[in-house]
Amino acid sequence: MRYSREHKQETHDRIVRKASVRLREKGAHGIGVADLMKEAGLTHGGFYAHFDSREALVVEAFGYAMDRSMEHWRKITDEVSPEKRLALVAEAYLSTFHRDNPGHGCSIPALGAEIARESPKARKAFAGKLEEMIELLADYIPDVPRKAARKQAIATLATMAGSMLLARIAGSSELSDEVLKAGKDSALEGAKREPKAAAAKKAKQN
Amino acid sequence: MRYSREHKQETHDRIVRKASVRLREKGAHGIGVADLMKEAGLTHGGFYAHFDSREALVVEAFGYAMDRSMEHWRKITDEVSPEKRLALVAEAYLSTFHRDNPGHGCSIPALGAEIARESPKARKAFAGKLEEMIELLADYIPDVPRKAARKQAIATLATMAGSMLLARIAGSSELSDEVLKAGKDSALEGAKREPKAAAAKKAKQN
DNA sequence: TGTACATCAGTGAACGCGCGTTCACTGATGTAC
DNA sequence: TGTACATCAGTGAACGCGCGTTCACTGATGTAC
Repeated sequence: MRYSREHKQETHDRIVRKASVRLREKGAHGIGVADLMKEAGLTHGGFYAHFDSREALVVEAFGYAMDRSMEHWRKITDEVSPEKRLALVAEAYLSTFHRDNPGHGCSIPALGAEIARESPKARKAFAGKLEEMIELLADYIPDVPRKAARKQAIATLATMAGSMLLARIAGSSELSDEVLKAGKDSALEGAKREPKAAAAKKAKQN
Repeated sequence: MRYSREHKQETHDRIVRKASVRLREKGAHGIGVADLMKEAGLTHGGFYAHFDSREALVVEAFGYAMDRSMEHWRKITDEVSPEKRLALVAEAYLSTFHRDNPGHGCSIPALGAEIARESPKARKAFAGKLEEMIELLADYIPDVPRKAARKQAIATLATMAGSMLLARIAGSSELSDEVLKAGKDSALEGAKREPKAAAAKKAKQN
């Protein structure tokens, strides 16, 4: 059964899309090739017509998930004023919805540790997506020199990813809610603090 | 070969100790029972004289590793003034040494995500250790109401764990160093900020 | 336009392999007499 | 103190199982004439 020109690409994308959800839910090693193919409505034998190896799919699925996160952030911040964007992302990130739906959430708390242990080639691909994400968050910190914006973006991302990790370890308990709240407030305070510090510095220079 | 009374406990502890290192290095599913026993100088057959299942060892090894982290923190903060303790822990945590030696470092960035996906029973054991760690860090935030101290402790732990996660994804690159620095400064600023805010609040009330 | 052939995405059986777990056995040492 | 027996931590072969990967095959559709 030979298919039309776009068919293979569509199938390929569907596998990546479904895999990116299940991998975030179950971990980078928590689900097998056969089950991933079943998710896409296929049998396991066809897998290698689309990917060189299981790891190649994991890399692609991770990249896809990171792209979806960034797209989501762009979408929710699209129509708000620049100085409110970072706070809005932090609010959305540190929600119970995100905690309880890792399959559709950020890959960093879900897959970061396993990813850091993959092959150097794979890890570099991951690091590239991380860099993109930092740059995007830095764009949400206006009126600050780029280097300081990057620094604040990194700190915010670290606080968000770390809080989500802790919240998921805590389950859906009182502690978990406490963690989300603490992380949110910390990220928001950090976001507020940086511009002020820069402004103070500027005032001093003039 | 029957052994003396303490021998079994010693062997048990040695397995846990060695496993806690290798599991942090390779991930909760990254090394098998046979290899873990070999680390302890034994063959795999004897494993079930010590543990009900592989998962039981993972739980014990995680708890052991968390205890070692806390012991380490107590040790390095033992002789410094209370208000410097949190900063000292953050400095040690966000070092390149810690980044490059996950086997002897904090379990949260190394195993947190996999742990959050284990059985509810196991996850609760992990959450208990997390709670202990938060309490310990809160002890390092003096002159602040307990609730605020806990909040700051959680935020600091989240920033530390998140930064370590990002730094390891980034490998040992320029980005990785930038992440460690940003995380360190953010954790230290957070530690400084909270007492001031509390002081301002107090002043207002009086 | 109609026909013969080539293509290749997808199927499902099979592969070797490593895993967690079980089990019959060993033999040094503790215990009972 | 010496002897016979019981214990049980540790051994290593074996178990069933699921994994990633390979492969011969299928058959609908694109392409060449």
